[in-house]
Amino acid sequence: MTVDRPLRADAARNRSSLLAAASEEFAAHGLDASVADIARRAGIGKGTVFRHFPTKDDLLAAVVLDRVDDLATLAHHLTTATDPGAALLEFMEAAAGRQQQLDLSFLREAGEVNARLTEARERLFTAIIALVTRAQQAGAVRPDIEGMDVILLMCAPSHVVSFVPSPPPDLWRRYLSLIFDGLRPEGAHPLPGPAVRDAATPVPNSARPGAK
Amino acid sequence: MTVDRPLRADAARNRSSLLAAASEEFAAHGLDASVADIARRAGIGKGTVFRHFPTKDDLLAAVVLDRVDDLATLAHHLTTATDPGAALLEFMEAAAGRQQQLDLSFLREAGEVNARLTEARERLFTAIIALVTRAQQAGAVRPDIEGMDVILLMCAPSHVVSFVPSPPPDLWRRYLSLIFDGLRPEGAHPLPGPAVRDAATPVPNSARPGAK
DNA sequence: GCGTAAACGGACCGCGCGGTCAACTTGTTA
DNA sequence: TAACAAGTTGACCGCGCGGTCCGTTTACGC
Repeated sequence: MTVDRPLRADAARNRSSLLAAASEEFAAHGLDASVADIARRAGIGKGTVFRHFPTKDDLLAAVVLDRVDDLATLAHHLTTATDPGAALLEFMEAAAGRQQQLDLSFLREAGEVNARLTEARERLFTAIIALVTRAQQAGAVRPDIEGMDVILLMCAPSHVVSFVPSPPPDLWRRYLSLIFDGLRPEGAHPLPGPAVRDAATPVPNSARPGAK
Repeated sequence: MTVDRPLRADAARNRSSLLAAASEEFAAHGLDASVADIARRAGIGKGTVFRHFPTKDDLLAAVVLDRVDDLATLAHHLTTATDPGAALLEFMEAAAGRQQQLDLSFLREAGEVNARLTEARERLFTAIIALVTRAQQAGAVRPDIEGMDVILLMCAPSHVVSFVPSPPPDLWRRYLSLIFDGLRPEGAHPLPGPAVRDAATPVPNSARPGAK
């Protein structure tokens, strides 16, 4: 393991503007944002990008790590909220809202390149499962769902909204409300089939359908 | 307008196997399935592909047209079903199930290249709106949603499922049930903000965020 | 059968991508 | 301030893509 000496001042500056640019560019153009565009937006040369991150995937992983870490922290805090139902809703709102269009596909794509990322993902997932369990115990959420269902559903609102031309910035809230109503116990109808067993480990690159 | 003389026998055969291959390849690899792969799967040369469809987008549009047309016909038939609530659910099942992973993004991508496609889309959308209205009048669906909501939500199940490694082939039914429960009147909570006004016209290519 | 237009196919083109490299600049430190 | 390691950069590489082109093959009307 390499000891990480402190970065030179300009390098640190470049690195952070690179991460910001990458975040925006990925959000705007999805996974096929080009490294050249990211570099241009960051105001640095393309070679510099690859000095900081050996691979485009590593850059993506760093961006995703920020988001996942942030969400995991929030989720963890919310596990001690007084109203478990409201806490789960608040978490889902945060997930849908802030990672607008930086959805699970990025987590899947970033894959296993980064050990810190998989650790953050695990923290996020266990916190979500705790949120769901507490919400169920409080009777705010139907008993026949599991944490993984919420994990899978939480980015559906922003995905759904991505189909409409110039969506009002809050449109995702509409679909989150609709989906959350489906999670409530009141109108629940029996679900067909079992829940998904273990989606905690994202697909390894080699086994994905569209693997390169 | 060119008069369409009948195709030569081999050409017709090639065209249909090309369409089949394209459908499978798009389903497997998404929008960036390569024309070369499609040609190989169809057992024809790459040049032949471009003889039948001047552009990759035109090929995509032809594939999407098939699906949309099929769905539109089904939706139209279901508008006369005896149980409007069950009819809407059946339609959403068909949409989620058969166009597994050939979702609205394809419709968006195929854009306006094909007049027949936009006509089929319009037929589909109006039929869906009718299904929703009938289901609401029957009290099977909450009154504060609109046809466009269903249009946007109907492909969410298969998208959500696409995140899990080797999903059981019926897993999408679980999420469709969940979402449909959210559409029922029983547990409905007020929705924030208005519905989306006019998403009937997909984004023109020039205005899309990830436009090429 | 035969002539011909229609259909075919694969070599080929230009492009933009992710990634490399060696010459150059700059922050740091003694 | 001098010297050097750390950092930067843009030209460059190989690749695979969508799309073209033209010599060849093939189905079909007579």
